[in-house]
Amino acid sequence: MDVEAIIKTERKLPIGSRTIIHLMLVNNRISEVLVNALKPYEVSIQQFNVLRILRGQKGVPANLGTLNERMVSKMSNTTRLVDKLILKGYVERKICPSNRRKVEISITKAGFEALKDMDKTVEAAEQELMKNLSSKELEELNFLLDKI
Amino acid sequence: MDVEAIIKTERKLPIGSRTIIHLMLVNNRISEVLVNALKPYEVSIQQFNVLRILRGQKGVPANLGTLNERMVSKMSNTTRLVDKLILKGYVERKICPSNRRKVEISITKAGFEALKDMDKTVEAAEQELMKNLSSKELEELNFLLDKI
DNA sequence: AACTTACATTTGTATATACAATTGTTGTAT
DNA sequence: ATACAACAATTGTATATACAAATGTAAGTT
Repeated sequence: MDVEAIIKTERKLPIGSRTIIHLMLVNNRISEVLVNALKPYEVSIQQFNVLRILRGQKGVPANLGTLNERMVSKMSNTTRLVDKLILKGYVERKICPSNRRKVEISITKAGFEALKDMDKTVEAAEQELMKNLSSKELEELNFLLDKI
Repeated sequence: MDVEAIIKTERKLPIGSRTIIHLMLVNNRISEVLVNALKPYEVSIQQFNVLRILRGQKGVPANLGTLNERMVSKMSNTTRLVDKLILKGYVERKICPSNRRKVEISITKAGFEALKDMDKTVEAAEQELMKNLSSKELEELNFLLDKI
């Protein structure tokens, strides 16, 4: 990825700024690929993320606080994100009997089945994205990202 | 940045998926820091980007196509983004005399002055973000990002 | 018990963005 | 000159997101 060519600038960028722009460009590419992979299922990356969190709960329902805590990109409106998943029949929500302030959100059978399909597509997309990096390079990349 | 701790998962992630999540988390942090740095000026990262592109034109006005081409994150509605900058008095737009389909967008004196202030704040934010990376590590990071 | 504070979620509102359709202009072919 | 395609930007509409205010519930204090 030739950063300067992509943003069409002639001047040489300072290495720090260049890195930040580079990270943004990479992120754009990742989003694009993942959004595309999920398009057939009509869920966003965030919705997919929530479905996976719910599956990870292994039957134990989650409340909104838990979802927010575990989401890769926290957002200010998980209620409405869950609304969308309910409309699709992928999750259900009921009021927590022991504390009526809370809700209990859980993945449905349909959500579970759909998620299995999504997983395959997403995994393929991820491998495509990372195909040029050896596992040693991946380790190194994670090591460097830890410093930001 | 301990990815597993942040997204609160016990299971060990495959290195490819972990890297993608790591990149997303880093990007969230970068956005947060930059949005915050720009908050006093009431411009978004994208708007800031457009102002810098216009300054880079050194007086030559840009049309929407040029802006789109050079923006780090391309978007589908640069017209309205420019509208916002016009409202703030930072840019002006007129119809291109030689081709009335095009517009000529240029940065105003006020935009130029505001941008000078923003630059300082943003540069400080960038340095803060990258402070734990040596220039050798920055080079290495850019090298690895090129493979995605 | 009445009052206050904290909590968990939802709702309202403003703004942002994606995508498609539309408008107005230019270039080209007949 | 007329018709048609291509171009550049704008507008309409639906959806997404951020942030603040509001709702309803629980816990703590006097």
